[in-house]
Amino acid sequence: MTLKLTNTLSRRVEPFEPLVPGEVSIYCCGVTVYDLCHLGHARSYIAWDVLRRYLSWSGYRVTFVQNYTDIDDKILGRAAEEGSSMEAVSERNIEAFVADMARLNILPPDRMPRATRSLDAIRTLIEELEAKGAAYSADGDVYFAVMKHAGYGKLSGRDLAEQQDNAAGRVGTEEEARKQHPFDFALWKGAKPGEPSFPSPWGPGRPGWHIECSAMVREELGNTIDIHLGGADLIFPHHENEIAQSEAATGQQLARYWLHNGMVNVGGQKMSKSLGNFTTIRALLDSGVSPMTLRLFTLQAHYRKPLDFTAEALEAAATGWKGLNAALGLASTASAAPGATPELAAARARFTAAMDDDLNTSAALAVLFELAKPLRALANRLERGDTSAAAEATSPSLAAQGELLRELAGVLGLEPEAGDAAQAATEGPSTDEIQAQIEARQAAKAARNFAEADRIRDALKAQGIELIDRPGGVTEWLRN
RNA sequence: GGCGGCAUGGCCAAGUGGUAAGGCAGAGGAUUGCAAAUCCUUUACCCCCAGUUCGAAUCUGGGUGCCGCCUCCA
Repeated sequence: MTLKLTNTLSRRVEPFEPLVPGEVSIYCCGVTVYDLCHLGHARSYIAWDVLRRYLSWSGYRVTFVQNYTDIDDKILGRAAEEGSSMEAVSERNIEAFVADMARLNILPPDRMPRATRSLDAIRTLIEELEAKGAAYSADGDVYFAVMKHAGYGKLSGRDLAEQQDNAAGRVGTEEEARKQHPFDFALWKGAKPGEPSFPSPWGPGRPGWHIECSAMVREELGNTIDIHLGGADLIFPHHENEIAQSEAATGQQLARYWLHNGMVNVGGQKMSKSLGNFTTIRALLDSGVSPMTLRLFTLQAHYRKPLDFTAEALEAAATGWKGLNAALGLASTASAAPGATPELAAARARFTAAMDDDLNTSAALAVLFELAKPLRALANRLERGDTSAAAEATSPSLAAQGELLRELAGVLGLEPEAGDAAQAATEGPSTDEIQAQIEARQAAKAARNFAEADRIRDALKAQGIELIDRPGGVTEWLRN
């Protein structure tokens, strides 16, 4: 069985075949760096990270390019607001982006081009479009003429003739008046007084949003790439325009497969910066939600479907991850085991079949949970000091199961976490104080003064210390 | 108005013709002084109507509800 992916271009699930056997070129639309990233970005980049990991695991050599849009109106607006510069805003947010992605265990792209560093490629592309009659300039701006490009609308299923009437309501601004067709879009924007600008044959200005991606794709990966990624909200106009520009210039297909992820919703509405209903990645992680919990949360749904973000769903993911993590923790200590049993081979096959089916991570996770179940149970028995469990843990078949679990979890980017006990240990009561309290509680219990024993337990809990009574009168504790 | 998508148990979510994966929550049991934690067991006929079929959550037609895009957006 081979990988099948939903191609937005055909609106169908198609078998994936790269242009060059064994190699895959991928371009992923990155972020406009005017602010911190939120959970919508996390969902998107986690999904594509899994695609990338799965392709690599399947034996492909993957080249993954993702851009930074580091010049646009919002960055300029932010810079003006805080009295800094475009560069300062961009640099700060790029740094934050890199850190956030790393925390989520998202592999860094092979190359991360920036619009401001790709100006030669951008200007060249615009000149080519002008030479071919696909672009026209007006008052220092340069626009792409959608009417000149047969096939405009093929990605988003729009028909120019029908759409013109609907767009008519928006005509009226100064810019609209300069356009030959309402759907024409800026390739180059002339600079207004005081704005940062770059020189060009059309006067000082800056590139439009869409052209940078077309230019960077070509510069980094060539005229035709295998896979182009992005959020569903980019289908129109961004990706539609990218196709128009690139294909008008090169005469070749821009991308063979277009993949789009569904939005993250809050209360049934799309999470977005403009609506203000967003939670940033770092705010969520800093609030104590583990990166792997967030990963598990997003991977439990199919990447194309909308994902509703709720506290309850996140909590369910956290509990689910706790169990998976326990199993992975045990698996990492198990010794290597040769050979796979028929059961393990079947589990591997089910995982692969799920992933081949348009990255069905939800079904793939079911395989992980099933593999994890006996390991988790054993891990917990070991933790209790069950001596017979120690012998079982060394069984070759269980070790092999653990190894498979770790391997498959790794394909989803799920890796065991040690927890942040060490970090938390600097807060709250000291180990000695806790130990003294536990002894006081033991004494109370021995005297059958359960009210006092419970009071001590509750008091410690209020300080973030949880007591765990083990068989044999042993009491352990955990910091929360 | 145009284009696209979705509707499965208390919640999240797989499943695209043969009698419903998985996670969370809940229930019962083990354990406990009682709890917590842990372990074991356990819980659905799939939005509505009409068709096709030996057989449909899965196909067709109609309806209802919800979401995204059409302006910056992952």
